[in-house]
Amino acid sequence: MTNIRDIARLAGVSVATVSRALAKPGVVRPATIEKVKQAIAALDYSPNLVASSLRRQRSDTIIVVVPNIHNPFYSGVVQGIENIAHDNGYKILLGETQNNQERLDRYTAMLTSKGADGLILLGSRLPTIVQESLAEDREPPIPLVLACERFDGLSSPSVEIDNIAASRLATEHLIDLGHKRIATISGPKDNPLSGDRLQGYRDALKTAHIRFERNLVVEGDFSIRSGYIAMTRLLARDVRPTAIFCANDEMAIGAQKAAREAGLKMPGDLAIIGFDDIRFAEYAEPPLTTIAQPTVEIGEAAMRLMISVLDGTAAQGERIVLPHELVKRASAGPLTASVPLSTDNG
Amino acid sequence: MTNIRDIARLAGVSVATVSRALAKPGVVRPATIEKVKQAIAALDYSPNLVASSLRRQRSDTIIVVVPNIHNPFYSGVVQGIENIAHDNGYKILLGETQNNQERLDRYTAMLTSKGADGLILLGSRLPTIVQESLAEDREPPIPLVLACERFDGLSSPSVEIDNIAASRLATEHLIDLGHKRIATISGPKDNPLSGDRLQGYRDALKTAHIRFERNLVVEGDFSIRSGYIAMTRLLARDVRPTAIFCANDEMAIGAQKAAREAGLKMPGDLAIIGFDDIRFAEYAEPPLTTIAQPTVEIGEAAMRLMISVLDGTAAQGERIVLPHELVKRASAGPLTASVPLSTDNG
DNA sequence: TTGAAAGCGCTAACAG
DNA sequence: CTGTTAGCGCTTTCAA
Repeated sequence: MTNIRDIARLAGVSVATVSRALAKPGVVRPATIEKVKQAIAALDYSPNLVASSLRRQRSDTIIVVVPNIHNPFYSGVVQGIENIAHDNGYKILLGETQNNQERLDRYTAMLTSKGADGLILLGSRLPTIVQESLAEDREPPIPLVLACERFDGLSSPSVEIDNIAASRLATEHLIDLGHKRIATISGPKDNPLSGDRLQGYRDALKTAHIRFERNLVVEGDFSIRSGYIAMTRLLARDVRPTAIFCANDEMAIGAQKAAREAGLKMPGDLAIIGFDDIRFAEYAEPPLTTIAQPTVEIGEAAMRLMISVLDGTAAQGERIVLPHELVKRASAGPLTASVPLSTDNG
Repeated sequence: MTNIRDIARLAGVSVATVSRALAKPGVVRPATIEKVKQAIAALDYSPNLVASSLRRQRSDTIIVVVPNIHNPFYSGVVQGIENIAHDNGYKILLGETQNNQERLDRYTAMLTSKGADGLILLGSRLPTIVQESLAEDREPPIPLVLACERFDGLSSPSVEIDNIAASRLATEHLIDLGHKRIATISGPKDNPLSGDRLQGYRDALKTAHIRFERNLVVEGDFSIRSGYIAMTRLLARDVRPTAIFCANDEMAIGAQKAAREAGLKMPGDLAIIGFDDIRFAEYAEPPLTTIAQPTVEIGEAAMRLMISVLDGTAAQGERIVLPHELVKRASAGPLTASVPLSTDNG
């Protein structure tokens, strides 16, 4: 390992000067910098960032935790985070939790052990350490930013869309198309996001004076498979729904498969609408109408927020809400049923 | 920041004892460990891993680099890597390159700067620093394991499937179903993996005495969209193919959409086969026949390989080949065309 | 503009 | 089984 002393010796300067030449070139004589550069090139030196972190007590590294790296929705958000991080000299490291608390805590531990300066959470549980601080009514002990997620009672800075309004918009779209019997495949009910999306659905029904029916709500877990299963159950109802609002695109894609297998034509017999606008949505059969979130912008805003948290310039509980958009494709259309609605009396 | 000295003081022992109590409990008297534990709990101490890394000259951290975190195929591999890493006291950190050399090099830099001990590359370019060492015929300067990828001339340990054999199997399946006019949507031609998959396709044709036709090969970039575009081009041929082997599932899903839009029935008019068995494959319309790779096992093997590299026990250029499997679903069936093959003369 | 030196928090000899 | 002590490689006063 060639280190800063080797460079200093070869360049004929002190280690302090080498350090300065690298970190604050403005304060070192150009000729000296040149000597240092040559020594670095000659010895193929690269600074030990671990030592630097220890000394400076910061790593310029941010941990980003996502539940599933394969969820197409998170890609854009991570992209946005990286954009801003890179422009500001931060490195970003990704952790995947699989909705597993232990894994989440393992990544969070990198903060308490100083391997990282901050944590950006994308839709996931809260780290145990944050939950505890919450229970004791203290501020989270680590710099934390929430993206696309919210936790009741936690006032960390966050960036998100208005999930209630977006779900209301989606459901209203179905109502506008003439549907009255509208079901929803929701997310897990312990998830605040799911709660918001269900709320938007209920709000839209209420405004349209359509009665909310408990048995038109089927809970999924955001996976394709759970959408398929939920749809199968909905189709077994005495009177099946004519439209479905799914709390994410993956469940919608699973639901579409179940509908196809049941011989239903979409959108004629059944309108389906998703949420997220993942890349597969456009290629679904039929192409999926959905709510698009500005993923890259969400990521960019989250990282900017993190920087201001680290600077100490973030406002307490700052909350950024970005706009959503209804993307109309073929999966949701007016009701023109070719198949009877009722299972038993045809 | 409470540190190891604070603990030592409160527990009434030396810092060395605290360190040992944490790292090698077997060598410390139980009663002493108990005192240390209490002090740690009382002061809410967590060890500074940066200091530990600096002192030990290892971080017990492995960087895993993937081209796109949203590619569903990588999820299982990362999962497998994490399984083994965790069992062996390693942390894993994910980097996404977007096929961008600069980003790849940025993650690789964490190795030269000692932030990580090793690098597992999932299908991507090679870091510049590795390319250089290759050009100068030296060993890569960093512990490196390749998963699901290969680079001509590089003898780093790797784990993969036999892509040539798997592609041959896929193509033979189409031939067995009676197809003679078989096209392929390949990956980018500068990608060795694409080359292997194209080779397997050609091998199968050759064995079956079917002439290879250049214009039945269309190059994609592994994205859904490129599959859609490639299929559109294939359907514009004077005589369209009756079967397509796609070098990955995403392109196959794009191709399916183009086929549906052209009014082709699958599998009657057109058989399609993919590669990877991503989670969406089963939900495609029609469900996609494809080659499944043992993703989790690939990841596990890769991490085991990394551990042996770090131990110095890995054999030079060790290469693990895991079995693949043909998953038959509805998208590939015998030819029973309802639509004329030829565009111009019906 | 540069150098000397202290020390970030931890671990691993070494000695007892 | 435990304590003393010397650094790991770097940055940052402080002084010149």
